[in-house]
Amino acid sequence: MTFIMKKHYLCSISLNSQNMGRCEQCIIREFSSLKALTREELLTISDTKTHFLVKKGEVIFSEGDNLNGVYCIKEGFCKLTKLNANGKDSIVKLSKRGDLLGQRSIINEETSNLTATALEDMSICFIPKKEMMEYFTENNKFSLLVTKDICNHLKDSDKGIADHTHKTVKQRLASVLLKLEELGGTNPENKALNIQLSREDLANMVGTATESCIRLLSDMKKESLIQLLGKNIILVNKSELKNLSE
Amino acid sequence: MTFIMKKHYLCSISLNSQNMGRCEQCIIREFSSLKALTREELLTISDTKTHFLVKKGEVIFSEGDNLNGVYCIKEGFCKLTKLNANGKDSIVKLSKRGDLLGQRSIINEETSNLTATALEDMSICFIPKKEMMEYFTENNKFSLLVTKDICNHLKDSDKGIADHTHKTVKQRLASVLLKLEELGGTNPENKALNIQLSREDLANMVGTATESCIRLLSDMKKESLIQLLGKNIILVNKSELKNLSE
DNA sequence: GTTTTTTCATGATAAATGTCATATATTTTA
DNA sequence: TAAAATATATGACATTTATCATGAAAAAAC
Repeated sequence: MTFIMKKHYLCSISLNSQNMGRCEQCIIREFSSLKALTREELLTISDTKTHFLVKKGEVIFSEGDNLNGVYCIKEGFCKLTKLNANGKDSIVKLSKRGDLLGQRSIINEETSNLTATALEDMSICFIPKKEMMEYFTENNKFSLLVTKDICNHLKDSDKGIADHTHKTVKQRLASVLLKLEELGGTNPENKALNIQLSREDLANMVGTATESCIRLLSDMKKESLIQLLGKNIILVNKSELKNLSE
Repeated sequence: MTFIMKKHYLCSISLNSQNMGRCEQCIIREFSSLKALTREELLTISDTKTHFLVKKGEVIFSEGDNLNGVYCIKEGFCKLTKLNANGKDSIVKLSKRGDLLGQRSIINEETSNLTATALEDMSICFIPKKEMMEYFTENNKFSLLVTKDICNHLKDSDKGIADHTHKTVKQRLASVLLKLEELGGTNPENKALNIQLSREDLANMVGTATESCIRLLSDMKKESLIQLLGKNIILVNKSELKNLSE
C-alpha cells in the first residue's frame, strides 16, 4: 500500500493560466446537470472555475476533506472509495468523463464521505461551492437535474447493497466486469475493457481478497468466459457472464 | 416464504372518512422536510392526502410499482427490501416514524426500486405526487430539505456498501444490532430493542444465511455481548459490540 | 384447547473464501 | 540497462460461511 501526496493544488495554479477554456463552449457540460445552466451562469463559472490535471494514482480528495466546490471530470476515470477500519478499501463507485464529484458534500454541508483517486491521467475542472449553491437555489431546472443525478446514485448504491448481500463472489465479479464494460466501453481494436483496474482494485470493488479475485479470473478464463492479456480483460462470453451475475 | 396481498387501498378509503387529522396540526411533519411547507401548502395537503393503517407483514408498495405519491410514516417501523435473482431478500434500509418513502421514485419519475413492508402495525399518510412536485419546484426551502434527505440516504447506502465489502458476518451483525438500537431505541423496562426483526430479516439485513445469523447470536449470547429473551434482544456490552463492528 | 404451521436452534458436513507462502512477471526507479 | 519494488499468479491450508437435517419452541389457525 502506498501513500501519494495530493499535488493538484500546484497543478491547478500552473495550468489555469494556460487554460482559457470557456465553459459555454465546453461539450462536457452536456453530460451533466451543468447543461441546465444559463449563458450568464456559464460565463461566471468560466471565470471562477479552475482547471487541473491529475496523474494516475493521485488522490483528488479524501474522506473527511472539506470540499469547497464540485469537480467536473473532463477526461479520465476515477474510483470513489471508503476505507475500512481494518485498513481495507471498498470501491463504492466509479466515475467518468462528464460526471460531477462532491455534490452530496456541498449540498449537505458535510465533509466528503468518500476518497476520489484517479485510475488514469485525468483532466478536471473545479467549480467553487458559492456559485454551485447559488445556481442550485435559484435555477430550478439545474437543481432538479442535480437532485435527479443524486437519486440515480442512490438507486445504484441500493442495488450495490443488495448485490453484496446474497450473491457469491463469482457472481459479483461477473457483475463488476459487465459494469466496467457498460461504464467505460471497450477498445475497438482488441475489445479489451477501457477501464483498467488492478487486481486489488477489482477485489475491492467485488468485495473479496485479491487472491480470490485472481483465482476466479483464472477460472473464468479456463471456462472461456473472459480472456486475459496482461492487464487487458476481454469479455468473451457476455451472455453467460450475465447469466452468472444474476 | 409467504405472499401477502396489499390491502391498504381498502383501508385508506374506509379510514380517511373517519380521519379528519389536519396536517397543519400534525407533529410528525416536524421530523421531515414537510416542516418547510407553508401554511397554505399544508392546508392543501390536508385535503388531498389519504390516511391508512397497515398491519404487520403487509406490503406498502413493491419493487416495480408506479408510486403516485410519497408515504409519510405516522407510526411504526418498516423495512425496504430488494429481491435477489435467486429469490432472497436484502434489507437495504429501515424506516420509522417521521420518514418519507418514495421520494426518489417520484423525483426520478421511475417505478420504485424497493419494496416496503411493515415490521409492525403502522399508520401512514399518502401525499399525492402532484402536490409534492408542485411544492418541490416552487418552495426552495422544501426542495433543499428533500434533497438533503436523499443525500443522507446516499451517504448511508455508500456506508452500507463499504460495510458489506470487507467486514465479516459477525462484524456486520454487531453493526446491525447497534444500528437497530440507534434507529428504534430500547424498551425502558427491559432495555430490549424496540425494532423486532425475525432472524430471517436480521440475516437479510446482515447479508448471511438465517442459520449463520442464529448461530452468531448464540455466540454473542455466550460471550455476554447480548441477551436473548424470546424475540427480545438486549445489548449488554455495547462498547464491545462497537469494537467488534469496526 | 388442540392441531398445524412457522420460527428458532443446533449438529454434521460441504462448499466457499481468506490467509500465508512462494514464484514469476511486470513496472518503476536509480 | 540493472536493480528494486510492485503486481500477478498459484499451491497449501485454515477459517468462515452455507446447506441440509432434525428437533424444540412459539405462534397461528382451527
